[in-house]
Amino acid sequence: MLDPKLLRADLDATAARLAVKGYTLDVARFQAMDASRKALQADMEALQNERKLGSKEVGALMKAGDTAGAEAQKAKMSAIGDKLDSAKAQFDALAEELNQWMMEIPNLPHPSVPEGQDENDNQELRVVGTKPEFDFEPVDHVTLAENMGGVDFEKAVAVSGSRFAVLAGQVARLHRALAQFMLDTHTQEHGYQEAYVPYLVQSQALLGTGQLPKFEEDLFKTDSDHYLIPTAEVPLTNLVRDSIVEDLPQQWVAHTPCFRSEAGSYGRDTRGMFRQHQFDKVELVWLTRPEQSWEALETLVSHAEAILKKLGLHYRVVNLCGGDLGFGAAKTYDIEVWLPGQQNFREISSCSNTEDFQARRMQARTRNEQGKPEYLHSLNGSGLAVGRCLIAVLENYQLADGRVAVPEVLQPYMGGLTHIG
RNA sequence: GGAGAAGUGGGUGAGUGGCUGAAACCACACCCCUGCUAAGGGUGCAAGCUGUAACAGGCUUCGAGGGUUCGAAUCCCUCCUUCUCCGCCA
Repeated sequence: MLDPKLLRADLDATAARLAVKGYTLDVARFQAMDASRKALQADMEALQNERKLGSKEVGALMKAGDTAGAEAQKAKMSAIGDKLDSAKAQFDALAEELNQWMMEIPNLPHPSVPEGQDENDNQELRVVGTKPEFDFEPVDHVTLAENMGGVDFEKAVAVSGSRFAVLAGQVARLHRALAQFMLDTHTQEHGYQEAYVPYLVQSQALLGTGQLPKFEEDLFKTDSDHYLIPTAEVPLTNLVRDSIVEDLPQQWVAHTPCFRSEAGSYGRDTRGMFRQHQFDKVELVWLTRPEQSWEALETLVSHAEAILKKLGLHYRVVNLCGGDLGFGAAKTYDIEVWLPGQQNFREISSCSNTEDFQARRMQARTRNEQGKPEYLHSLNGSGLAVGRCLIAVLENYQLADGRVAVPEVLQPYMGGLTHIG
């Protein structure tokens, strides 16, 4: 959520910044709502004050033995009470309307975010490594994994429908090895605290991180009013909701499945396991003091990159343009890995600083140097998407005979195996 | 799932209808005293909204939501959570 003060103090400038993100702020509507909010609040508070003082008067009159006076005063206060009830009802209704409207306004982009409409306008920052050379025609992960009996899409369809996969044998093991390797690297080399978190969360957690109220259609919901997490960012970031945290920064890592209904993306990436309703991800979350978050974003990206470097995968880092930025992000770096099966760079990690956008929704605060509470900053990034990383390893390490070499760093997690298939 | 107890400020914890936004203690900050250390004394210290040049002032908030009342942390109802005991269970 944006700082309401920003809207009151600098409405036009704020609208201009939101426009970079492709969001049109309804300036007139805000001004109208805020003006009546102010008037209603003043009315209501005046009545509350009148009642408070008048009610004390009742007590004083009774103590003085003036029963008749007290009764008369009671009657007067009763009338004030009725007026107050209606003033309060009006105020509450408007405050709720304003709040709902505010909850659907995206975060402001950082000044370093390039302008642009979509992913074509993203800014490539660096390309790391080189494309693997093959002296044969490389195939995609579907062909590779199916040929070694490591994936079965038909069985998955039979069990769960489209956009699910069943992994088997050494491919399933490689998938597990990747997650373990990532978790170990982040906890042992990058200073993260490992967490095991709930996969089912309540709506308020999703409101906190910004998936709700706007993006309900992307989520799976249970009939017990829980939602399946679309990312571990939700439970991890909400670890500090409704609290004042003084020991910052905190770095959390968790390996979880993620569930996305991907409404609106039918027809995209239908082949293979690139886009699934369920996938595993190792998620990194930072909670920082406000002045630390931009440096933390650079560090966070470097941690995600470290995994790709250790795996020897070719990738690039892009700075998302305004139009491609997510709802809560002030700035996002996507990491895209090279997939020989698609002859393309594809997203494998997304690292964002939300500044105080999520913190304000969660009421997550720290204390500044004067000891005053202020919203902390939250960041999140994939370190990495495990399923997509599996695809990358299979396709980049494929051999002419259909087998796949196991990257050296993964071999300890594979019982020393150097090849699968 | 059954029975009982409890939810108050950063923490512990008083408070059963107006004098309580809330005692006391701890933590924290500043000051004083004390030649280290330890200890002692004083002051301040919830948040949000509103308001002010800045103070002041006003309103809200004692798990959540309803209700009773002129007035609710305090009484009533519903819900949630935590703890203890029992049952069940990976």
